[in-house]
Amino acid sequence: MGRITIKDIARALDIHPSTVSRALKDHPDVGMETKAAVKQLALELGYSPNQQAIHFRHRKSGLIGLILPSINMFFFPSVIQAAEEEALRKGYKLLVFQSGESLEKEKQIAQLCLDFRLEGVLVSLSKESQDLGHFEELRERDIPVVLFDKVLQGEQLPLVRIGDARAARLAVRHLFSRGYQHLIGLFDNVNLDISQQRYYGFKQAHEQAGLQVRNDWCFFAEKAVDCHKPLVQLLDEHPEIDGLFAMSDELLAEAMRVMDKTDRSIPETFGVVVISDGRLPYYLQPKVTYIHHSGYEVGRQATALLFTLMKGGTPERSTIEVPVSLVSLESTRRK
Amino acid sequence: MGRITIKDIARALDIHPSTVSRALKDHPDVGMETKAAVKQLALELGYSPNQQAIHFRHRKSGLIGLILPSINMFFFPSVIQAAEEEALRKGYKLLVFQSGESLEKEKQIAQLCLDFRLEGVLVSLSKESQDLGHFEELRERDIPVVLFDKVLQGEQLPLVRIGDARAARLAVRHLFSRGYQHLIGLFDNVNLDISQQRYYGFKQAHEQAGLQVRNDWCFFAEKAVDCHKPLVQLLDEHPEIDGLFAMSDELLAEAMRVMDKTDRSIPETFGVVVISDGRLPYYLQPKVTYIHHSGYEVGRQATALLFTLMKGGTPERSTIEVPVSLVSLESTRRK
DNA sequence: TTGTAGGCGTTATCAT
DNA sequence: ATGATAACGCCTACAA
Repeated sequence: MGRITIKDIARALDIHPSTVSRALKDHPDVGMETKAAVKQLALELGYSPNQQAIHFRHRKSGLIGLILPSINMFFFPSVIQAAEEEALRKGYKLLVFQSGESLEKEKQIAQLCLDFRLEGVLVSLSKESQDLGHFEELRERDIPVVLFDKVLQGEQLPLVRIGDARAARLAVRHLFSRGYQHLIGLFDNVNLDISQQRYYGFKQAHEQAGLQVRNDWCFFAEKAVDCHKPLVQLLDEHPEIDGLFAMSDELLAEAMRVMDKTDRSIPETFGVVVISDGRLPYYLQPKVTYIHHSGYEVGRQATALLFTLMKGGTPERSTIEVPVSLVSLESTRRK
Repeated sequence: MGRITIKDIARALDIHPSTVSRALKDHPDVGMETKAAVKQLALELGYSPNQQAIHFRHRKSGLIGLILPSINMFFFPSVIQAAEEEALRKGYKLLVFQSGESLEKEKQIAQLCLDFRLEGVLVSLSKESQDLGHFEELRERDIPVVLFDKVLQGEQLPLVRIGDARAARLAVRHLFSRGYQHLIGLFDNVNLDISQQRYYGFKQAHEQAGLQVRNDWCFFAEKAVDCHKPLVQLLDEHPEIDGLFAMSDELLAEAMRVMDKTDRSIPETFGVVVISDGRLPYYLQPKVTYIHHSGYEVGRQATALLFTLMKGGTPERSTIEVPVSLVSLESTRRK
């Protein structure tokens, strides 16, 4: 047997479905007795409205989408957590997608979002995505899109991010202030705007301190593991190197693996700072000083902004910068 | 302007919507020219079928649900990853929910799954869930439910898990084999079946080795941090303790924080083994020997089983045990 | 106060 | 080969 519908109740009570519909939602002009009867029967039969039908009728879906490049263990889990909580609070459900860092797949997913009438979409871009046409199309169909974290600068889409350059500046300045001066910089894929921004901050901090960035000490890694060998070599060839900045937890993990095998010792002769969600730094030995970049907060704000847009309370263009803070731990605590 | 529909195409071509529908899906008895005309216009107008309507018509939704107690950083991210991949491969979309370890919320979510006509649901239970009535109801409505990881034994629902007792036995035997004999056991919430199973394995291994489990050295922690103080005290009061088994990454992280501050040294005078997804053990110092418990594999198999059930290829009752393996690292490598 | 009709977009089943 | 009709479950003018 299928589920109980409004029609079933109507039939049983020998009244019209529309009356049942109205009774169920306390429509003002509906008889007390009918209302009571309907409600009671609904309860007895365990009626619950078919949301699919309701949404179809209203040309809504009650769904929002979250498109991620892929699910790592450090940052995106908190984003999912925050987005799901916010969504449910507003009576929405969250669909999670992975583009697998592929533009093609990202486009397919965008199309899916259209076909399923998602009411809003949160996106952290794949590294292949330099053009946002597929998301512009969503916006044209009145489906708001909010970019976060992996974003593209200067596009027409609202976005939520940290002050990436600022975060990197903070990190590097902290290293300088503790006397580490010859720094390696580890960055994610070179196409990503956040890589560029953080590199820019890295550079700025150098200039402001009257120091030169050594570009040959900077890596833009496709995958974290790719920086392993270059790091080993670099540390070997340049004894003067005494510090490292990593723009993400993944890169830090890799770097620390390398550091384990060198004779440099942290923090005595080598300083380390990372931009992190704030978990990994505590697991490592020594605990690593980090710029806190909360995935939860980014996710929360991005989702909140999305709902604002969905309600038509349109700033239609806007950028939110989630604040960051320095947490100084052992990796830069030198005497 | 809304989206292009079949009707728009029909009107433009002055034919009937049903013909358009047929033409679009290459129905055999549709004129060559009409078919061509329809397809071309569809392309020009950028028509794409409204999935919501299609699913409504078919009383399907194209959605499966994944209900988690809450999203941590170690295990569930890989589960989400696997489930999303499998779902998309089969043309389904994945909804992610968090019960927040609350039975009440879990019930609400189960109801949501009904109301939205989800076609299948994967569940890792909250610690409050001792009764599965709310999921039985789903099954009665022909919505398959597969439990994984945090499951309840002996219920009528299909489930995917590792051999929990076996995993714990492996871990403890390994400790014994390296000469660590006086072990602490760290377990998650006492209500969870996996806690019980892993405790059981912990105990079995002791018995098989002719040793006594010290129940006062076993903790069932509500939250990982809760075992901090007891651990400190225990290590302090009982110098003979020379090893520790943690049933999860979270517990291990906490334990290692404590170990940092003691004078025991790993692996020389103290051995550690954990059941883990295989990431954290490499970040810690020294690297921790673990029983590999792959979230990705559990998620993949659970989703695959779900789809089998959804297709009606019903074993309707079944249990899958995902194999585990021992990865021996530094924390048990004593001379 | 309640019933009637029409439609959200699509398709299965008739009939033509 | 195509058109007409009805239905999925619900809602909302409008009519009575």
